[in-house]
Amino acid sequence: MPPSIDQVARRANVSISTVSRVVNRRNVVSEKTRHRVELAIKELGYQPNAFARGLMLRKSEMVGLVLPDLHGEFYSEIIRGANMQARQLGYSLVIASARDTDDAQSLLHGFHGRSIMDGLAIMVSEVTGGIQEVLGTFRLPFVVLDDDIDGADHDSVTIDQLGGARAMMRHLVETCRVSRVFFLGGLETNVDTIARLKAYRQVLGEHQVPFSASDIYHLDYRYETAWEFARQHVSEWVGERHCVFAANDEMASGVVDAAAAAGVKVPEDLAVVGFDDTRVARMTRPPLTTVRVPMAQMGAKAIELLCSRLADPAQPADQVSLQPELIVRESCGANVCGAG
Amino acid sequence: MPPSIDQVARRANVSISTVSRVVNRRNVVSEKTRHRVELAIKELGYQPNAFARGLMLRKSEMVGLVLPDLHGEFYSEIIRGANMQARQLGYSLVIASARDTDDAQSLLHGFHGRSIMDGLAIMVSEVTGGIQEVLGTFRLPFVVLDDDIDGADHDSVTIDQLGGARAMMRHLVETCRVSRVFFLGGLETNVDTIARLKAYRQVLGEHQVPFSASDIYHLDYRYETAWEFARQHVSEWVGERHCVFAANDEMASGVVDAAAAAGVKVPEDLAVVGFDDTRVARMTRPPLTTVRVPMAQMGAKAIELLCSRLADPAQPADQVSLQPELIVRESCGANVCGAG
DNA sequence: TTGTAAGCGTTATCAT
DNA sequence: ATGATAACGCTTACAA
Repeated sequence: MPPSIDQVARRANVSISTVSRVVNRRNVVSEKTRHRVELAIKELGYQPNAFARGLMLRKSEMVGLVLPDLHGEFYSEIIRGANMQARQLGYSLVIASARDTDDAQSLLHGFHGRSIMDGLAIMVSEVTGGIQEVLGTFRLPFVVLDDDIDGADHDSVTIDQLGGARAMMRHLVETCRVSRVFFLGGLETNVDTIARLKAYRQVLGEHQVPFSASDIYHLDYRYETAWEFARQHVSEWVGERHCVFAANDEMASGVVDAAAAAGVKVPEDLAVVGFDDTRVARMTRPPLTTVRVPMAQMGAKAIELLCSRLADPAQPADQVSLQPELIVRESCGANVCGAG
Repeated sequence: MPPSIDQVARRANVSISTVSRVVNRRNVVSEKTRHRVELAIKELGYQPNAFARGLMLRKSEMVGLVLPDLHGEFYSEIIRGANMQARQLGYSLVIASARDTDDAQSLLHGFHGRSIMDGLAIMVSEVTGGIQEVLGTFRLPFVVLDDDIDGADHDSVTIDQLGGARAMMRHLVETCRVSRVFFLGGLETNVDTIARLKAYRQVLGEHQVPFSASDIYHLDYRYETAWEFARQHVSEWVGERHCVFAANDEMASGVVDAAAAAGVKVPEDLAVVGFDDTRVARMTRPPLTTVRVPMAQMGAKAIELLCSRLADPAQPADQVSLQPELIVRESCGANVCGAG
């Protein structure tokens, strides 16, 4: 049984209020008694009971991060950013993620119920509807990540997917002066793929670069799938200033490796670009030109917003959009084409 | 202000003890009053205050996971496994990781101090000494991950690094019948590199395969470094039944890519194998033969041990060793050599 | 079966 | 500057 405040008080010959004052550095305590109390604290190894403290203060200095999944670099980077920011602000981070068996709703509900957290950062992107209602019943302050809910009046942090994809497409068209671009997306229902494809259509349209429905493919974001697919199609793709725009780095890497295996040189015979700037982008030869999605920053920003709301619950909802960054490496041939 | 137990009591015309009994399903409550209480609970949306509860029960149903870093697949997989197991057992997971500025000691100390957690799972592998003392002062139950502290009597879960590396080396020698193996390690001080190098020496010695100090290199576990290094040395490495044993998949992948760039065929001209079985092992062409380190399982096992100790604090310390698994793919040439 | 009341370890308000 | 004492919301003997 750890020592409690009144054991400290007894040992230092003071009242518990004085001990509390010393611990919390509130009010004034005379130099002499403070020393006595601090000595007693050290001798006993006293640490305030967090439950009792929370009961009085109604806060735990803990925030929760709810994610749909924990697989892969994307989520791990969000966690990393969130953790850093939380620590910086004096909070601890509690992770929650659905298991195979249970849906996001019950996860959220359960997590919210225990409610020892001061607030929640919730990622809803992959989640099937019904979230709005659950969020409506929330008593805890929360911020939403990667939100695509319009008109909601809660804090949120999103990433400008369209802007990032447009930056890439414009680089391809304006700097690399590509004559034809093949789009390699994830599933057609994926929100990110939709945004990236939209940019593809927009920018090619704006620059009168012709493309047809048969230039657009939908795979599943996986390296292996892209590799196999590229093995079969890479010979059709080869051409003067031709380029493959893959919707993520894994697929882009698969295409590059398949091209190499087929004797197709990247970027000379075929340019290839990716998206996300995950670790694999730098582990592909040639290194991938891609778009850096600030994942860690998104996690950090979410926690920052949340904690700032905890500090001032009345402030108006803050919707932050994070800007991706075009990363030009070698796979697009920008250096080779010499146009930039 | 959320409703408290006595608001429920008032509304249901019972005492607070009865409400408590209904909530905790302890003792017996008559069917009639139970219904009344449950109705009141639903109407008010009552949820027991976790702090008050913890104050009485002295537990929060939360466990902490302390990691030296959050970068990369290794830690993210540990978190994933730990999270899954924690949820399974009805616990929430709190993450803690040092930031650049602070050392593991202060991290542990701070994290332990807040002590709203019921117990801690602590990874100490990368940590500079002094941990033993800190651990000695712990009041919370804890389990240590990837422990190399001998004779300690706390719960721990480790990975049989030596066994895994020996399995790989034996595969190379016995199945692939290599005539020479180059070792590409991380820093000389890294505990994993040390274990893997030990296996290298042991197995080659046991099978009278000659090797010299100049066959052993120490890099830094990074793809880029290995790629650049291999670019300079790959021509020296080529040879009948020669093989590069890299201490992790990233470096192995770098070697493979550099070999390809130099026109050296893997595995025909030079076999290459890795370690860890991270995502990159399957994203290298040819896919890497490697050793799967059960990272998620380690996280899960740690939480399992911890919770089992929480349930029965008196049980003897449990030291679990997890077995890595040899994964034979194509980069070792086992299929080509036809010896297995 | 249900109610009363005594803690649990804090912080906060008020006297002194 | 310090000390009583009343919350905070809950669980749990013990009593009825």
